[in-house]
Amino acid sequence: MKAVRDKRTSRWDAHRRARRAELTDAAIAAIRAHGAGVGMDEVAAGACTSKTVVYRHFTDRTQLYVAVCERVAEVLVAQIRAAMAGGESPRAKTAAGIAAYLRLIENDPEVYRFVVHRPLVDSALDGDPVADLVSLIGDEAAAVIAAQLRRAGSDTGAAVSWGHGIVGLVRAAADNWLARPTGTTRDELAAQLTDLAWSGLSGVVAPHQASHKEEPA
Amino acid sequence: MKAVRDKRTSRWDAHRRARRAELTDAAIAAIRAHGAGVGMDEVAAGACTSKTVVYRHFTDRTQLYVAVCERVAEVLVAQIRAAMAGGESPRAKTAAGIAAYLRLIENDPEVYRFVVHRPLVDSALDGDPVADLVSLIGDEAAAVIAAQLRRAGSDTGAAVSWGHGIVGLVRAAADNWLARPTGTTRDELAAQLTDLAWSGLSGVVAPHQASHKEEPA
DNA sequence: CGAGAGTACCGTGTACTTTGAGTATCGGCT
DNA sequence: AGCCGATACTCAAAGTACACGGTACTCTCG
Repeated sequence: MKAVRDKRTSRWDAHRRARRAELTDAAIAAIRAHGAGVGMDEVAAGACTSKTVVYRHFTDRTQLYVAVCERVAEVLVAQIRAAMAGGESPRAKTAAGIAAYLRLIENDPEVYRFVVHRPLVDSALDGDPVADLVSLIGDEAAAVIAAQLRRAGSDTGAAVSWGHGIVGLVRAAADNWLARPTGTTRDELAAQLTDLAWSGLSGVVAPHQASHKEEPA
Repeated sequence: MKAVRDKRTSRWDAHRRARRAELTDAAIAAIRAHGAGVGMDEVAAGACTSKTVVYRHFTDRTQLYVAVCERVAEVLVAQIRAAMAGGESPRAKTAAGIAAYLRLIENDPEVYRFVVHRPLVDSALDGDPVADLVSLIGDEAAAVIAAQLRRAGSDTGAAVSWGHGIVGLVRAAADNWLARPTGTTRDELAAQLTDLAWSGLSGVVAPHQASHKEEPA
């Protein structure tokens, strides 16, 4: 039903893409300025325009949210990749990735809060159920893990669970760290999380063979 | 400034507690009925009363949210405890706990969505920055881990990070599993997560000594 | 002491204010 | 023709004001 694609229409395509990107960046700036709870009006104002324009390029607040997530994921993934490239061992790479994640959320906490706050779409199926930041990063991690598994000749069935799991691990600990500072430094936290991510809980209980326990939660 | 505590006042204390609990349960029922995006009016209607009443007992939607989280955490923790009590080895206990978590969110997905959706309070410090479900469970896990560490004579410094990390691990994988079903069964997912939580990533890469890699994410 | 007047709350509903998302409509540019 | 943009709206949902009515406690005066 949109088969025509008149040149009068297609001529704007480039502009549209540019404007969309521009608005996305403006949104991020607005989030930095007004906190994660920005209103559409503030976003528009930040882009020196008015809400109408925003709604011409994004149908929803949700769609804008997705765009912001994609943008942030882009830079975050890039930074994590770069950090991991420096690591010697796989473990060091993991540690570097975790540290990079923590660094970003520490530097840009409001954007992080925004991006982590999934809009709660009314569960009616929408084709793709909203891509939030964590899902995107999780997919990324899953891909890396799947590659590793393939290289090792193992089954890749668990890759997505593991990818999302690892990302969730870091995220949850980081959220708690941000929300309730305990004096732990970023580097300490990164080290703790690397230990856990790399060795799992077995390292916690195993050392002394774990005599049986009765009333643990 | 509230030193008096006239009996005319204190007489209502019990009632208040009861009513609050009642409203919390009504809220949960309303969530089941109308989805995670319930309005206050609907909650009130579900309790066969009107919004005013709800606001007499909860200052905010946020406060109601917290109450619901606490209630849910209560039953979730109980179930996880029960499940873990059945496990033989520590690893089996972990597996049982994970399975219990998955079971609950599968049975009550709307409540789960509600409870996982932190309200985004304006970052102004409020004393305790909103206790969401995941934080509560994370604290619980942290306590268990700390106990284990103490038993093993190790340093407990990492306990909170690890507790929240493990919970986040399960949560993230579960969220993804709920949002984008891949055909994985609950038991399979539980097994995968247990592997990861127990052994960490080392199990993924280590087997073949992981020859160096260059372009992983 | 004890009965009535007064007080300190709670319960409930209706109708309001406010805030923020999303829309309608008009004028203007290329 | 077809899109861009702004002003000025609608609409929904959170939260508030107010008014009425009730019950247990307390105070005071006989």
